[in-house]
Amino acid sequence: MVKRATIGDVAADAGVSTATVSRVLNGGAVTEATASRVWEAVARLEYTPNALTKGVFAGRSSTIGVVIRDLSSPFYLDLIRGADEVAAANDSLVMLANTFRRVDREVAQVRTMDEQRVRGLIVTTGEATDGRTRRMAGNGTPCVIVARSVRDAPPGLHSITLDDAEAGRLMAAHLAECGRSSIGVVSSGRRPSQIRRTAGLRRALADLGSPLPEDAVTVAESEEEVSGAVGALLARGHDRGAPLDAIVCTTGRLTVAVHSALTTRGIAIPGDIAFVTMDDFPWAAALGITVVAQPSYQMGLKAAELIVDRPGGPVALVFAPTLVARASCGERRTA
Amino acid sequence: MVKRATIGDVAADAGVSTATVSRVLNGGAVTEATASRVWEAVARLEYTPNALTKGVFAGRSSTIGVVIRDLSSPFYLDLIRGADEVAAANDSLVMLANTFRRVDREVAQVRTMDEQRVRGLIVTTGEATDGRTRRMAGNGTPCVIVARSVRDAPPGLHSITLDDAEAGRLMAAHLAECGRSSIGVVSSGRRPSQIRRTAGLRRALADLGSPLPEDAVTVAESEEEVSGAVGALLARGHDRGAPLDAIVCTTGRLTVAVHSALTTRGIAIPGDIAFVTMDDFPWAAALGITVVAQPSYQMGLKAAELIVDRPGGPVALVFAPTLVARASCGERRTA
DNA sequence: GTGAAAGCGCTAACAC
DNA sequence: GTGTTAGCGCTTTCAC
Repeated sequence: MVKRATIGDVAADAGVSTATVSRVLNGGAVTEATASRVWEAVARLEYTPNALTKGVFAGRSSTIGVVIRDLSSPFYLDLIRGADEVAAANDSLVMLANTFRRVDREVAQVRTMDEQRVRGLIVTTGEATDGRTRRMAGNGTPCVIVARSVRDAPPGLHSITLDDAEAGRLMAAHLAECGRSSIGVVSSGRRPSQIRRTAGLRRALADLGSPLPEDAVTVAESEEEVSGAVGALLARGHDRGAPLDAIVCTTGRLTVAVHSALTTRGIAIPGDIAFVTMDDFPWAAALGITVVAQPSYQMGLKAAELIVDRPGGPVALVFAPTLVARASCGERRTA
Repeated sequence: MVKRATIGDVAADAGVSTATVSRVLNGGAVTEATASRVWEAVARLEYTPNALTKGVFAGRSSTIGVVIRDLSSPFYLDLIRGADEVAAANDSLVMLANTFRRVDREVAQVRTMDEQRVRGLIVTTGEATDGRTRRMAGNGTPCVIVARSVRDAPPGLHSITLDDAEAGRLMAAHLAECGRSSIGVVSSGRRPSQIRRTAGLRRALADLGSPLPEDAVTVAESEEEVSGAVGALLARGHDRGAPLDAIVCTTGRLTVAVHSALTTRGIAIPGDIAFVTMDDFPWAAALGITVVAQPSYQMGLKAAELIVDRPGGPVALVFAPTLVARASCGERRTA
């Protein structure tokens, strides 16, 4: 195994001190002649500086940490791409961890990020890591919480959320325009964002004059539970004497599952039932599925910028969702 | 900004030396009494060890680097998930970079990974980084090249590839079974894996008695070029007096584009034309699209294991593709 | 403009 | 079992 050249080796090869090599590498005051001797030595020895050591000295690494709840969601993929874009523009990298929706891994991974002394951390996870991120912010490591708002945020602890209530309202308004009034909702659980989307939908529907029955919202934690949940929704609508004419899914993660729960039952979209879900995805256009999209790429970009720019106080950014109307809710009837 | 506690602070607080603290933290021989005093100090001071410093001492970090050509491909996502799984099992993390298919970024990112002294590197990129990965392997940083085979690999430089020719053969055989004989191919370019898939397809087709005309293969570098490419294919088949009855796409990246190029022309799948593509994806089942799948998760797992296990020589792993038959090529006619 | 030397936070010999 | 000491590879005063 070939030992790597150190700055000392370069210095020796160029006949200068390590301090001078460091100056050449990081842009200090040096003669052209010395500089070129150093660069030659760098090339000759194939010297690659050790970012770890730099990080020790600086007190932190240059890497941006990202902890993702569920890499399979298209929302998160775009978020990462946004963050990666900013990282690359700053000669930096993204350090990624996927929690697979498990709280124990979430906690361990945020700790590991802290141990790695990341320059800043983007987390899409829940409350379990709240204490740690607060402390990190206090230690000078900016943290950006995505999809969860933060109460009493200290300086350096930022949040980026979607206007979830508005997302619900957008869905309600579109369904009303398309003449749908008996709606069933598939939600993925008790996360605040899910609650807020459902609440926004409920409120808008009530304002529109067709309030949502209590039992018209069902929870499916995993893809496996979706088919049962959809079945229950359908049955309840039937029992109530108001057969469902629309299904709303409040999480992009379950879109495939809800869609196939419908189609495998032979239900036509939008003929029998309208369908609207969260988060745009590559196949949505081909399938004609109407969605409420989050600007996920922009959110990742902004999150990383908060880390790079280090604004003084806590920043709470709320992004607006947009409705992408396609065919899955039928024709709009109003102008 | 609250200064972080160092190992020295912990030592002072517990009334021991830094060496003892280090032993407690990393499992050396210490009295129970001392150990608990140290742990109390750790908790009281909220001490989080600095992985950067550890890495300096060890000569390398514990992080696994992954450089991805194109994060939007489902293949790569699963690959990352596999690598992440192994990393997590080793108290480690994945450091990710996305090249956006740009060679300059590719080179810069591999260098940055080297600077970060990653424990090992998984790269899905092309030849441009070949020199660097060879050197890294020589320096004791195992590198795993995914989707590109490596000539004369030195120890520590591994490769993981798909049996691309077999992927092509699988497609040819399936289309033959479904009675399709006039085939057009959309490929994404000159990458070796693309070449090998097309060659495998061509050979199998010839063996089957329906050789592929030279001009039945077209290249689309980007999604934008796909529609034109498909149009050309269709026209050539027509001119040749053998209208296409099947389209093969040799890259998962262009699946959406090829599919929509077909459907927007009003072409029915499989009624008018059969369609088979690479890489399984969440919507494939719902859309009934037949694919040749790569075991991408397994490939990511194996890649990371090569890094963690550090086998002596160079290892070259070839994975077998599998055909996932759905509706898009019509019914099989043979038994 | 350049070098000597101290030190970032930690680990690993080596004594005791 | 525990402390002392010497580094890991680099940056940064402070002299010259």
